[in-house]
This record gives sequence, structure tokens and C-alpha cells, in this order.
Amino acid sequence: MPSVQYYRMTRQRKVILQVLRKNQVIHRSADEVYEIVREQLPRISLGTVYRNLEILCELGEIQKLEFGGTLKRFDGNPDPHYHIRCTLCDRVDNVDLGPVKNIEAEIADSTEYKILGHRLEFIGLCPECAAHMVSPGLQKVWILRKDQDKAAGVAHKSA
Amino acid sequence: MPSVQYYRMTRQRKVILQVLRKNQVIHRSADEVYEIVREQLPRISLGTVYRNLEILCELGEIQKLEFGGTLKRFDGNPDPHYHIRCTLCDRVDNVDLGPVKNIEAEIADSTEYKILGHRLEFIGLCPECAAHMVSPGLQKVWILRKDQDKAAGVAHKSA
DNA sequence: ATGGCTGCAAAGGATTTGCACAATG
DNA sequence: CATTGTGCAAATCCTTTGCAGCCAT
Repeated sequence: MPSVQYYRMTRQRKVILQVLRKNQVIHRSADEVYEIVREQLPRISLGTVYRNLEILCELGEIQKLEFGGTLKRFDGNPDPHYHIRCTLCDRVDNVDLGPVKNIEAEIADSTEYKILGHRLEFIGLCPECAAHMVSPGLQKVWILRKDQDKAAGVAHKSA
Repeated sequence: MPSVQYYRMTRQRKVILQVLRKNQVIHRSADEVYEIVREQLPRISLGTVYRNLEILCELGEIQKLEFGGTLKRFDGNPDPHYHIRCTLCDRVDNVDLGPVKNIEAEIADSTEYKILGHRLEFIGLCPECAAHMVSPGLQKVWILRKDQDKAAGVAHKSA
């Protein structure tokens, strides 16, 4: 016998949803949503944006993208699809690839977990960043010495 | 003509690497590594742990797992492989599935990005959490009313 | 002895939360 | 009018960083 409670469709909630629905190609962070919503509701607070984004996710109206990057992004399209993220500028785009169906079945026998889903993200360089890539030029080569384990390796760091 | 610099194998760095190498099944957060390393080096600081984990990643000695969850985890096995994460307790295990090769080629034609790689994570319930799952029982049903878009949905929240 | 490395502590970014008041249904 | 939602600000969580002295090479 579940108790029932109703979410209200407040001005804030409606505008936030509209912002995400209007442009489903751009995947905005909470802060970006905040800035855009502020054009219509100058007094809205960032906390309210976070609270509503959370609620809209629960309701299945939008989806939260939690990838490698540090900050979360929100997608006005709640249907399952994959994304590609630029390592340099953190831009996120949709990818033209339907849900990979069998992939969960492939590991079902070998894991003790009850599988609930999967997350697939592609990493890459967006056209802009790829174009503006500077040639390596001067760089440091880092070497780890005297490793008593099997350690060995080289890493690059921009000087 | 790259300049060359050498990483030093300090006591701290060595112990941190050993901790991650010793048990490659458990995927620890920076803080967990810190606690374990402290048994051998009581005066080590958390900042040092973070710095070294970063460096060991650069060197390809370990890998950083940045998934959906809030905090990052570190894997003593640097070779590419996939993981499954428990939504409830955030435990992370390896998954018996070799790198899905063709998946990047599948989207290569349809994206403007230069693809560098992909990340695949499975979501599920670990054996412990699955066993301890309580039946829904008393719960709230949330309903969004009066949505002028196509909104409609039900979400569950523990009372 | 040189230049990376450490411990400490303070700063940082993203997100969450407590509270009193406002607004929805 | 009962309750959910808001704005504000402070708090929290994880991570990074500045600095003065330390230590590996």
C-alpha cells in the first residue's frame, strides 16, 4: 500500500525541462542549464536547478550522463543512446549506434552480479579540437627509474 | 628534441604501486589506497597518494577508472578490460569480456569526431546487495501532474 | 647538490542540504 | 490549507595545489 505524492509542475521545473527538450543535441551541465534558465527566471537558484534535474531524471523525463569527466551532463532525450565525448573540451555528442543488445548476455554467465544495464561512452576529439591540435613540438619525456617491479614506461607532458 | 626527466622511485610511490598490484581484483578509491598505505607509511599524506596515482597512470603502470559513480577508482592492472559496478554499494569487479574491437569502427563513418577509444561499464547488483535487497514494502509513488509537455511517469523513493 | 618529492594545510569545483518563506494543487 | 518547492547560504565530498623542507639519484 504505497502512499502517493504528487510532484508539482512549477515554473522553474517547467523551464528547466523546456531548456533540455529544446536542444537535445547539446548536453549541458547543471551549471549551463542554470545560466540559460536564468534568462527567463533571473532569481532561480543553482540548488533548485540541481533538485529539479534530479527529479526529472527520476521521472524519466531526462537522463543524467555520468561519464569519465568530472561533471555530470543532462540529456533532454530520455531514450537510451550512446555518446562521444571530446577529451580536450569536454563537448558531448550523440552517436549513431543503437543499443548493443547482446552485450549484457555475454557476461551474464561469468559474473556473480545481477546485471541491470551498461554504459558505453566513446572518447575522441571533436572537429574543433582536432583542427586546433598543435604539433607535439617541445615536450618532456618522463622515465621511471629503478623500479623493482616490472615497471617501465614513458609518458608525455606538455612543457 | 624532447627534454628528458626522470621520475624517482620513492618509498611512497613504491608502496602505493605494490598495494594496487597485490590485489588487482579490488578496485580501490584514492582514499582506500591512502588508508592501506598508511599501515606501512603512517606519515604519508593524502595529497601524495593522489599525486602518485596520477603519475602511475601517466606511466601506464595502473589505470584510473572514472565511471558513473562519484569517485574515481584505481586498477593495478593496466591492461584494457571492462568492469561491473554495484549500484548500491559501489563495489567494482572485473568482467570476463575481451575488448570489443569493432565497436569503434561502427560509428567511425557517422561521427565527426576523431575516435580515440571507448569506455564500457556494466551496472548491476553485487551478490551481497542482491541478497540483502528488501522487498519494496511501504513506498511512495511520485506522480507529476499537469505537465504541458508529454511528461508522465512514476518513480520510487524509499519512504 | 640538484630537482623532483613530501607533508601539511588551505583552496578548489561540483553538488547537496537546512532553513524559513512562498507557491501549487 | 496541506505540502511540496524555492532561494539563500553554508556544508559536504573528492581532489588539487602552494609552500618550505626532504631525499633519491
